[in-house]
Amino acid sequence: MAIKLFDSLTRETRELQPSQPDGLYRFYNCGPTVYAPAHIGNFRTFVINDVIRRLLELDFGKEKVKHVRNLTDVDDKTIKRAREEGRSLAAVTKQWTDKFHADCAALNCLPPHIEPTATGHIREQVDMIDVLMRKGHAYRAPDGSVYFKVTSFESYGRLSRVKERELQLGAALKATAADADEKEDVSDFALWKAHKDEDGDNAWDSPWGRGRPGWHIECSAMSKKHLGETIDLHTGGVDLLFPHHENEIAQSECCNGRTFSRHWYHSEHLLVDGKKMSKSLGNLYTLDDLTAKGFSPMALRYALLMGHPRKQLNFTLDSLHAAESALKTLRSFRATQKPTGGDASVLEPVLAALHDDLNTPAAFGALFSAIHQHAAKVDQASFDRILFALGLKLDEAAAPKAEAPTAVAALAAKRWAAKQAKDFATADALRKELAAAGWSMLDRKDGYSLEPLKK
RNA sequence: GGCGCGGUAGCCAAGUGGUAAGGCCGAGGUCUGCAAAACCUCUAUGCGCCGGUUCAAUUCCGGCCCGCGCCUCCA
Repeated sequence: MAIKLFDSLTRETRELQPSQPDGLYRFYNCGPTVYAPAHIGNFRTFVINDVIRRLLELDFGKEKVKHVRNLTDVDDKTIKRAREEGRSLAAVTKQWTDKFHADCAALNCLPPHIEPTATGHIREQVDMIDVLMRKGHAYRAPDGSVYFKVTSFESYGRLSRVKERELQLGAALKATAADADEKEDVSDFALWKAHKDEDGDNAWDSPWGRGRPGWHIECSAMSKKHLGETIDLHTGGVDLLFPHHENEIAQSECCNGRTFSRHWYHSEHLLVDGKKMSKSLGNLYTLDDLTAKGFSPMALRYALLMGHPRKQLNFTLDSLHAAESALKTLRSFRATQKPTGGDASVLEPVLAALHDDLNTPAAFGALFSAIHQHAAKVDQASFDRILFALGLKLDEAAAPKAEAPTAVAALAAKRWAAKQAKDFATADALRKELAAAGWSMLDRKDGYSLEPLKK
């Protein structure tokens, strides 16, 4: 089955195919800036990309996919954070890289094959800027910064269809851009940023003086190093469309003289309470915020996949409740299925939906239809294949069971004794007492357990 | 101002020129003393509003209203 994905550049839904003789599929996914915990909006993008990775593995073979996702570990934000905390840049980025990895693991995202860092690829970036300088696509400003000359690349604006707009916005931009005075044109962007006092020790030598790389160049340099000059798929959130990806195309194609990426895919934003998340609105959640409320990471993953990846998804705590319940249904369904010997075709529509431009909500629809209408034909092996594609783990939720207070435990013991003695009137009365105390008693044949009452 | 996206049941959310997937919640039921769990059934004559095209529109076209995103660091 061919994987079809919308291509932001051609605005068509196109098939994914490896382009080179080695049959390797080259996949680059723009990663996070590691200066704080990633929020659930970031994770929507990473979870969606994880499903792409999984589909590629399923279709092309595990060894035929090379997935690269970078870590931006030097930029204004990381440097600022380090300065505020009086720590080294490396200490700050290490802390948040570790946290990012832990969160990704909790969300069952497959680790990329290579996770390059900007600071680990200064040489490659400098080399690339050097080529751009020599080819006349870049210039050194009086302060020692190097800028990419946007007018030197005629296709600039093709991805974001932004060309005309630039002129109109020129005046406004000029007034706000910090480096407006240094640039020849407001649309030009930094390849190399000359060292400033607030950068501290975070500077490297270059032919143009000490400084640090601009943000966009890292992806161009790192994808070239690890995947080659032309890659098969480049992805990220919509906000990266402009200027980040537009700039990457300009740099890479001017430097290498060939197509940078054959396919572009952008996932839409997660909204919280109908708005884009932001600290100022106070609607920004991290994974930890949600687990602290008792939700499982898997429920978040499920909730993030409930909407079509190319449509804004409005996240609410209610959607997390729905996700937990749906997961529970899938979990108990799987437990009752035979290991093998079913009819795998029953679940084909699920994979078909995923292959059709990553239609995750339709995939869930097909999944539930299948297990309700053809339950007897589904076996665990084919079911697990679907779970793999979606990246769902159905292990029992690891939420630690709350310990009942001794008074409650005593009531429960009393009720169990009454029940054993078939004194149901007393048993029922005690159940009510337990409920009043906020606890629910779950009977089994051979014993019982206590759970805090759900609100 | 420019570019783009969306408005489908209480909530979330697919989808199609021929009469609305699925999840959650809710209701009823089966099964267990009760409860819980599990399973089964039910839940939009309707798809923002107004026109148009058509034998037929939620689906195409036009207008309008509302919401959101990008254009500046941003997944």
